[in-house]
Amino acid sequence: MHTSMPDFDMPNEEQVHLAAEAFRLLSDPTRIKILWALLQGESSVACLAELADAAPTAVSQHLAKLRLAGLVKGRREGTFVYYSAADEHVRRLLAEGLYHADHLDRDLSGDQESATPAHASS
Amino acid sequence: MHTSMPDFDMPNEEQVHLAAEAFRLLSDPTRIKILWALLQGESSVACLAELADAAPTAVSQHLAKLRLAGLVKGRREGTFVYYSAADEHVRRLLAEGLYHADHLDRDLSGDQESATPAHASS
DNA sequence: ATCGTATATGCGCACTCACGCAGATATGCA
DNA sequence: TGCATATCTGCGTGAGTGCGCATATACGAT
Repeated sequence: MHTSMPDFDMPNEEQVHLAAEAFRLLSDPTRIKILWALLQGESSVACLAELADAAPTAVSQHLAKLRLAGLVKGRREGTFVYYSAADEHVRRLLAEGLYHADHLDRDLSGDQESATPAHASS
Repeated sequence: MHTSMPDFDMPNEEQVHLAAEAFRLLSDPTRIKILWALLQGESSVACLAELADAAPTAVSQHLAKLRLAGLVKGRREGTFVYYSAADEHVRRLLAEGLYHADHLDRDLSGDQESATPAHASS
C-alpha cells in the first residue's frame, strides 16, 4: 500500500466540488445546446427555446441556474432578456466535451465510421 | 421570429447527448478524484478508495461506469486490478474543469437589476 | 388604467443516481 | 480442499433534478 506518493497533488476539496458543479451544469443536453447557441452570440429566451427545441419555461430555468453559476449573463431590453456566455472558459469546456463526444471509441456495436458533419440547418 | 440564422451550426443531437453523458460522469467529486489520481498513474481499487477518501465498493462502482464509458481501463494482476486513464481527452477535460473551478467569479457584478442581494458575508 | 407578450417562479411528479449493505465472484496460498 | 484478500454486483433508500403546469412579475402598447 503506497500511502505516500512522491509527488502527488490532489486538488483541493473545494476545487473538486466546484469542478463537479460546473460539470454537472454541463451534463444536460438542453443546457449544452443553450450554451452552444450563446457562444455564437447573445439570444433571448424564446429564441433559445426554439434553437434548443425546448419549452421557454424550461429554458428560463436552465438559464437561471447557468446565471447563478456565473456561466451566462443577461441583458434586459424591453420585455426581452438577451443572454450571452460569460467567458471563454465555457467555450473551451464545451468544445472539449463535444470534441470528446466526437472522438469516442468505446465498444459500440453499430459503429458509423465517419463523424457526421451534419450541420443540418434547423 | 428569426428561425433562420445565417451561419449557425448546432451540434448533432447524438453528439450533444454523448457530451452530456461525458460531463455527467465528471460531475461527481469522487469520480473526479479517482480520475485525477489515475491521470498520475495506474492504481488499484483500494488505493484509489484511500486517495479519494471513499469506500472501496463505491469506488468499484464508479470505476465500472467509467470503464463502460471508455474513460478508464483495467489491468488485472493477481487479485488486484490496476486501473489507468484511457486517453488524454480525460486529462484535458478534467484540467479545464479544475482550471475553471480555480478561476471562478461566481456572483460578482454584471448581473441585471441588482439580482445579487447584498449578503456580502462569508 | 387594461391588455398582451416575454420572462420568471413555485409546486408536484417521475426519473436518475450515489451510497451502504450483503452476497457473489476471482485469484492466491496452504 | 478450505481460507483469506480484492473486487464485483444486486437491492433498497434518500437526495437531487428536469419538466410541465399554473401563477406571478416586468415591460410596452393602447
